[in-house]
Amino acid sequence: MSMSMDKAIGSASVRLSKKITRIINYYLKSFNITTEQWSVLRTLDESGQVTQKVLSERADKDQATLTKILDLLEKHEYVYRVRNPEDRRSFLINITDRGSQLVEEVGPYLEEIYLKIINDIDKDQLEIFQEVLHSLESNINSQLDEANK
Amino acid sequence: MSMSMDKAIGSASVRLSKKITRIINYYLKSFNITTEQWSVLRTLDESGQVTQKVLSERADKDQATLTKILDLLEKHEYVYRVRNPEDRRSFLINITDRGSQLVEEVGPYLEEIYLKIINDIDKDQLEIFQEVLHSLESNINSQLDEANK
DNA sequence: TAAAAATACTTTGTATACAAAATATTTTTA
DNA sequence: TAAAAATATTTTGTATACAAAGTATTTTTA
Repeated sequence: MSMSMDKAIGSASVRLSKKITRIINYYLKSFNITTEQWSVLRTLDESGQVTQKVLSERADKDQATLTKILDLLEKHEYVYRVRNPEDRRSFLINITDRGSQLVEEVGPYLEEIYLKIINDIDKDQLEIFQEVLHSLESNINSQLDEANK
Repeated sequence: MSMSMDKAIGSASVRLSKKITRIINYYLKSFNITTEQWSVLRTLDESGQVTQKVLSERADKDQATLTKILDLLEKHEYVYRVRNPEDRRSFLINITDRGSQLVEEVGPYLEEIYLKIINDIDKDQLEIFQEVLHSLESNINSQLDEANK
């Protein structure tokens, strides 16, 4: 009884991802921030001042999407944009104190939630899970590169 | 050098899922159908005539989202709705011949793509990947159930 | 059995993903 | 160096996710 790879790998991965997003959004609701906003903010915090272009690569967001997410983060005063003096087409994105504080608060909070989620899973299997995750991603990256000529 | 579970598991899973969706959408473009429409159509094909409620559970779509996806599938004449004679609030969803034909065409096509994606990955590791995928999903399901009281 | 609660579906509003077009600016090329 | 190409960002349009409210119908309850 061999299941299609579409269902076994594709659909199952997408379904897990949605559930992760759903549960994390649930826990982040009290912080008035979404999973994707969090992922951008955390990436910015690790990166320091960067252009939108660079941030979009590091946070794996396309530029149009990042524009909207930054608009929201800026509205809530977690980040601010500054014109790049070296290239007037671009902005340098900065995290505010308020933003850094949020990262410090939310980071450990999320770790606790993840620990509960992976609690009963064998460490070695989890290692392998991560390896396969990366192999799949890099295989798809190759195909995506090829698709875009 | 231990990375946060947020990044190692959460972000990585979500990132993989987006890339899967991106590459499959790319290949499905010539069929004028999206990944999510495909997933609903395939589920319907496996299920036979079912209500929207049941289909939404099987395809892991909430009802509002499914409404829009069925609108599109219906517009392209892959499915049609029939009033449920036993409960006038609900619809029975049916696949058309055109829809079945598409499933027969796209199914094997996607399998080829997935085979290329998983090609170089060790079978045993892929097994473990799937197991962990399911464990994570079921752990999150428990938490989601609890979250909704 | 009439009122209240629950259910199936749709609608509305906000957030995200992403392709394609638009704008402003910088870099390359003829 | 003027024109063309490339780049960074925003805008527009479509699809999806999901919460919350709305509608029609069915089930439960007092």
